[in-house]
Amino acid sequence: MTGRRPTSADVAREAGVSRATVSYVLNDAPGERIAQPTRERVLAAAARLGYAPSLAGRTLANGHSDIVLLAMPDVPAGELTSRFVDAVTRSLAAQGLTLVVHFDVPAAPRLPRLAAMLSVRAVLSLFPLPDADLAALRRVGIRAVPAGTGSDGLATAALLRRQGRMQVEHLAATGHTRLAYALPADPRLSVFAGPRQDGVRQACADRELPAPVPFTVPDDPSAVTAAVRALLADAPQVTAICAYNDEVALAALHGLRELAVDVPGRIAVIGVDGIPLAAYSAPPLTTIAVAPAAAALHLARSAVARLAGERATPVPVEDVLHLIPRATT
Amino acid sequence: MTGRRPTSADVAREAGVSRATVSYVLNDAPGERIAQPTRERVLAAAARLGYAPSLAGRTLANGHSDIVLLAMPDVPAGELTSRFVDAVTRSLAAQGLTLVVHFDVPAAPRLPRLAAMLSVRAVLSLFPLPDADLAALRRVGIRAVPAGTGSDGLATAALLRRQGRMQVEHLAATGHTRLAYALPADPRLSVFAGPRQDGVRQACADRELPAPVPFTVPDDPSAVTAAVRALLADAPQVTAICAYNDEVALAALHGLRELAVDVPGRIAVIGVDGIPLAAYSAPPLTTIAVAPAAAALHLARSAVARLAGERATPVPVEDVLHLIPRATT
DNA sequence: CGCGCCTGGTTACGCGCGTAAGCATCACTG
DNA sequence: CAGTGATGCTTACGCGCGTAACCAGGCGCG
Repeated sequence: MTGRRPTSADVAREAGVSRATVSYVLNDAPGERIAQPTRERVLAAAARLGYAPSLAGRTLANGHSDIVLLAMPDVPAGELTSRFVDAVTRSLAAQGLTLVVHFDVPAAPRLPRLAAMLSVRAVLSLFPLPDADLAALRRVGIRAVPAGTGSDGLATAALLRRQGRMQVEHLAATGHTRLAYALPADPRLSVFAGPRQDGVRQACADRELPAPVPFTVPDDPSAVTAAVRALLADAPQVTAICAYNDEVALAALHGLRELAVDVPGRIAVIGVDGIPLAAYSAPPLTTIAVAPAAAALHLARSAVARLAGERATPVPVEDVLHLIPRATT
Repeated sequence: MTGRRPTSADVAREAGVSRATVSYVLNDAPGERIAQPTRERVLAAAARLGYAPSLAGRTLANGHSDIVLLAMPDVPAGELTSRFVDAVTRSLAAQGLTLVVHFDVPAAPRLPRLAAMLSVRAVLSLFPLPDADLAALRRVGIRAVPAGTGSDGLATAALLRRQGRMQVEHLAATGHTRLAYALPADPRLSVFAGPRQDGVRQACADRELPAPVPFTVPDDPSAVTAAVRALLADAPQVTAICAYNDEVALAALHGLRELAVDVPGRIAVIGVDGIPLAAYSAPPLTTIAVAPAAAALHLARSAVARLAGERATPVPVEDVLHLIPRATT
């Protein structure tokens, strides 16, 4: 009994109508011309057979699928990334769109090729796309929605810079003037780390504070303490550490604890992201929390608006970012 | 100049051959019957036009896509989950298969329907599927590869129980006899927490130790300390906590720290998962690390083997699980 | 020389679907 | 009662692709 899956033709036969009628009924055709009794016969037949339309057939006929491609830079997926992707997926699903994430890893097919293969409806990206990719997409008639650029979008780089600024604002308000900036070891994270560090630098410059001292936090736990010790020796005037994100902050915090450095008495620490575990460190970590659902909702709205040819409304920063003061500052 | 995307017909015209020839060349047809010069003309034309085959067309012609659906229970995505999914995706991609994850959230379309719409090649699942779903999939001729069941697969429940057993093994070896089991607050996690807790119970029973005392760790940081205090008051004989996973363990550890309880002197703590941040707690957390890449590789191999009609070889537990002793035990 | 056989292609069809265009039927009007 | 719309459905086509079936030509062989 391992039959094939039912097609709309099966439904048509079952309901005693033509295939076209089935299609009109199931798609709620705008110029509704099907009588109510017929409608019900078709719907009943479809339910009885467990009919589910083939997306392949529909895509071929329509010329495009309902897939939206999210272009992600090649970054190791962290807590926040997955929460964000999850939220975008849900927001788009509410519009009948399916999100597929494309990680720009060297081995993967290039973005325009994948977009063509999937007959995607649109391509979303957090950062401006390379001109070559944009041109390739335009050439095949695919809309690119660069959420990371322009004034109406959730300008990603600006948001990242804002996070850095907020870190400095909080530290400056509590009297710190000599800062260090803790960078992650993985070079692929520089797409995010760069703008955040820029925000910190700019905020320092605005306040006429000396530029923050950069230092890298190694991935290897046993090397972290040595890196922190080196920082304290090289830049003894530093009283606070801005970390790239909470994970880097927690690693640095561990190094400080190993060295029995008083936190926040001797050195204050602040992170970004607001991951759940930041509440459980010793001492609990002060951080700039990101509301991924709010950011994702906006990205999704922006995408839908652009697909409809409208302009999206800017997202208020307060909805997405806020300070969680805890015990490390 | 926003033309349509090139089709194989465009390539055929460009190369001066028929569309069938293009198809044979680009798919490396098994009964190779195309001359080398022609091959090269076709390949050159395809490259020149930037041709990418439409997956919709291919799916329709083949009768199925290259998509494999991974059925996930409705769990909040944690660190390990995303690492695992990532690893499965890569392993399957190496076989030319595309992984799509289906989260069984109440709002989503049901699994068999989605599988039909995508014309999937197979459905993977970490746990045995409901009989109704299995029947529905079989009826439409879709193979289900239940990696979570059977003796040749990566029997998920057995693996989870094994993790619990390993926690007890380590604690018993260091002299602990009265254990508590720390459960997550989110009820959806019970699909994972149940088997792990069972493993702990069984291991205790095997050693004729008293049954572990269960207690729930709240999601709200401010409520954690009270929960831990209640545990210590209600079950003062307990000397060690097995936690559902590292996040729960770190939360419990935070509660113990707040109460100034000596760890591991008065209470030992052990987690599961081996997330990076477990190395940075105070004190650093002992845990049963899971190698998601190894598990994923096996799951992917198992899936591919079953698609080819073979049986998969069992995965050695040592490849997937190992103890990381740190300072909390 | 006629036959079969390999080589290197081509032509023809169908996969499941959306939809434009066609075609009965019937109510209503001048 | 012929003419005119609406109403309710069907027929016909094409989307891009894989592939079975077919066919032209060259070559060895009895």
